[in-house]
Amino acid sequence: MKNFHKISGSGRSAINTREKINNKYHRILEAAVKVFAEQGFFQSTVSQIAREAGVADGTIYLYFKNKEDILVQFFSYKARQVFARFREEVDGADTAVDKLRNLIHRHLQEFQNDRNMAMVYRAETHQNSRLVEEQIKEMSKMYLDIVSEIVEQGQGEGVIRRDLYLGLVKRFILGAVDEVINTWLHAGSNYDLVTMADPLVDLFMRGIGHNDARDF
Amino acid sequence: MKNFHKISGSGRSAINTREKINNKYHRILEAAVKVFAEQGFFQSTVSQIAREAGVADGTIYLYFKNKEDILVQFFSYKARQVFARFREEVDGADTAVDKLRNLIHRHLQEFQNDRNMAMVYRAETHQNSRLVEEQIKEMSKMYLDIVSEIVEQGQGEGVIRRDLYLGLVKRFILGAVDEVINTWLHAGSNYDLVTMADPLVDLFMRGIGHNDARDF
Amino acid sequence: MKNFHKISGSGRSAINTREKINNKYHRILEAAVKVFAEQGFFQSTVSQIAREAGVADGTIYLYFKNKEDILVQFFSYKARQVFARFREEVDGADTAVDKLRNLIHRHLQEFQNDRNMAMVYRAETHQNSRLVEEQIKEMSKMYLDIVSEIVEQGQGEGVIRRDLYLGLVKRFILGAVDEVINTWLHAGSNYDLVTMADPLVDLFMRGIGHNDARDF
Amino acid sequence: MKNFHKISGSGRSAINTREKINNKYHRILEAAVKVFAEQGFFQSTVSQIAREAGVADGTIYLYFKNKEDILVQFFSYKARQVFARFREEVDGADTAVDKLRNLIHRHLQEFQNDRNMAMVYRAETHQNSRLVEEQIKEMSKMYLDIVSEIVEQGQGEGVIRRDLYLGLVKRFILGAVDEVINTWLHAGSNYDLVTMADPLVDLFMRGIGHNDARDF
DNA sequence: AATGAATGAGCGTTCATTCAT
DNA sequence: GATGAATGAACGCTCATTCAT
Repeated sequence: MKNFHKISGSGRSAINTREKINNKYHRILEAAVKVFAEQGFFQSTVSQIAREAGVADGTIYLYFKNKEDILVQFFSYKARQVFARFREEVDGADTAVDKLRNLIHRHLQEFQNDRNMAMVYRAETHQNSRLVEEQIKEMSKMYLDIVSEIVEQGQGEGVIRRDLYLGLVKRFILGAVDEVINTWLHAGSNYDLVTMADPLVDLFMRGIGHNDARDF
Repeated sequence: MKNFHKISGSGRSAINTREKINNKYHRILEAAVKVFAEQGFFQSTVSQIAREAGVADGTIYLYFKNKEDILVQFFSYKARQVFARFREEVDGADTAVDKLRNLIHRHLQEFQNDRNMAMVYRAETHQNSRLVEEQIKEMSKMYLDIVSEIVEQGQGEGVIRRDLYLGLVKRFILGAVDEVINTWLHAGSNYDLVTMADPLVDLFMRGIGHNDARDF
Repeated sequence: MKNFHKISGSGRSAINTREKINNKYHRILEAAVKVFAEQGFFQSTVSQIAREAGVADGTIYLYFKNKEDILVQFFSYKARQVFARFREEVDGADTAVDKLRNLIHRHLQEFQNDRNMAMVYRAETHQNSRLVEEQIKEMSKMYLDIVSEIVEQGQGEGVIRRDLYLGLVKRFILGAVDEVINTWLHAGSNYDLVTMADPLVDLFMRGIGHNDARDF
Repeated sequence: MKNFHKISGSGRSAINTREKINNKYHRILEAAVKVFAEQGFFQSTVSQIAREAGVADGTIYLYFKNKEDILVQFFSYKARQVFARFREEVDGADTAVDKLRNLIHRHLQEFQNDRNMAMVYRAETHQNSRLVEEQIKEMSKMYLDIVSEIVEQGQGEGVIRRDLYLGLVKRFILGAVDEVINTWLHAGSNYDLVTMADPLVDLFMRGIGHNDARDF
């Protein structure tokens, strides 16, 4: 398998070649993600992907081992990239609350920017028989670890309660964000998802209860 | 398609017949849900379901119009039943907080009791091309409406903040619960899910922030 | 995999069922052998076999695991049967020469009776990458062992030379017979193959040299 | 199709060009025969041949019309060459028996020297649907004619019986030699094939029967 | 001449569905 | 009602061949 993402050579023709290859590789990947987003992995056919990408069926197999490999590549390359950016975003803030806000903001932003990715990601993470078990576990862990760090930092800063079960808090946050995205996807993605970031952080921090009535 | 749940006749033999039929109907339904839970809808074959149910392949088609119809029946009968119980549970409490606690408790309880249902429900609600669009919308609405009612009651009682975007709060709660279940499913379901109910309600009400530091 | 050759049941309907199954199994097998004989294994398509057998493509897979399995079944059932008969034939004679004559006679007879089998057998035993390595080895050994026995008996009887390399003699005989069949197959099978038996035995026993000039 | 074996031009560069071309032509041919020998014609891919020859897939089509043409060229060039040498060998002896001995010796020698050729030859001559019908017929005839000549000469010399069916004798000899080669190929070619020549000739001339007991 | 990416026809195989028994 | 053998449409994938570079 060729690594299409290495930067190799510097002459004009080398660049052209690499770009052309990248183009086709990415064209197929994007086409596949679009088709998967619309119909789900199992109901998508290789022919549909080829048609969407504007290539012949056989061409798919020059870039991908098989149909499943497209999904694998998507997760190990595209989606992973997105998740990597989350960390940058978090590192660009100082306080725990700012970090959390940045994380969620960026999360919503990225998923809004690439709706197809969002749909495929959502479907695949909730599949019963996961085709990309490993990658998803990894990405999920990456996300949850970031949240853990933030929470722990916040506890050090004194802005986050210490009487929390961290394992639950992580899911509490990820789940809420995912569901907000899920709703947006199902609503037809016709509103600005990112505006949900601040209200969400507010809910995470303060909950829905009244200040004065803290004895549930 | 016959409706096997109408009560028809009243003589002994009629009852026997109906029960035998129901037996087979339910056996197939349970078998299907088990198979779907293990492999996902598209990777499950009708033969596998038949084998699991102990009937011939053709028998499936006496009770279900086609493979997809099994899923439809599952949602319109089995899962719907579960969701109907949520309301009872909520109605059995007085205060908003008790209602919320009951709801979540029951939610976790039901999904813990029927892991296969939980898996199929989860997968289907996150599928890109939903085979059971309508039912899921309906059930989702049912759930979200209950939460809305609770929140509004809580606001009336003065225990829940009034400065909330209700649409977001509903997703915030549903999403967190779903993710907790999701985690449980993936962890192999080897711990008691229901114990998560109280900590979850606590998080919903108070958030993760410190009382004293309410200025994020 | 069902064993279609067990004798099971004795009621009329049981026999009918078994026969019908046998019919279809054998119809496919015969059709396949015919198609393989005409075009070779790799150039034959499953669709052609199905058409020749008068069944749907999918029906093939009710009786055979895959295309290759048809060949395997052919060898492990049909061809093996033929070779088993060789032994009976040999056992039905007393002297070594009679045994050899019977063997070759029967060999030519069987292959003449089933030209398709003859062609598939010939092609498969000379394939570079054998799909049925084991069976062929077994059948070949069976044949060569019979020849060995005959030769050894003949040596005991004093009618066969003792200064022979047995390993070579076996091939010498098998090869000559095979080539005679090969010629017959290529000539269009338009003459009586069996008449070659006696002249062949004569050649095996006396060679082509003159009695008087035994000093080559 | 160009004939690469014509001598064209006489300048230095023309020779170089021709040799380079010949080089590549032969490299591909040898590579193909090797691959065919290992996997059989239909299971070999053009890509495998190209890789084995160290050229690009497309290059094959500069020297051969298509995949089948490689086989045709192999027979019309390579194998034919071998068979042509048989005649020389036979012409180099005087008596019929010497001629036969030389023929068989050379036959075994050539096939031992080029095992790949031996395998492809064997497979192709026993294929049901012959891709190289004509060439094989021709080569086979060439061989059988030589044998015929030898036998007839031997009859003239009085060392070979006159009461023989020549058509059968030719197959008798060719078949035995082929089978000896066949055995050697399957045994892994780990012994000296040529040592079989003399024992074979002995068997052809004297048969396996006892001198004294010539009344079978 | 040489390359190898691209093509698309063609094949083996699966499986939802039907229907004769 | 119950069966399961039979069907054939549909799909993933391969690979001989072409052609722009």
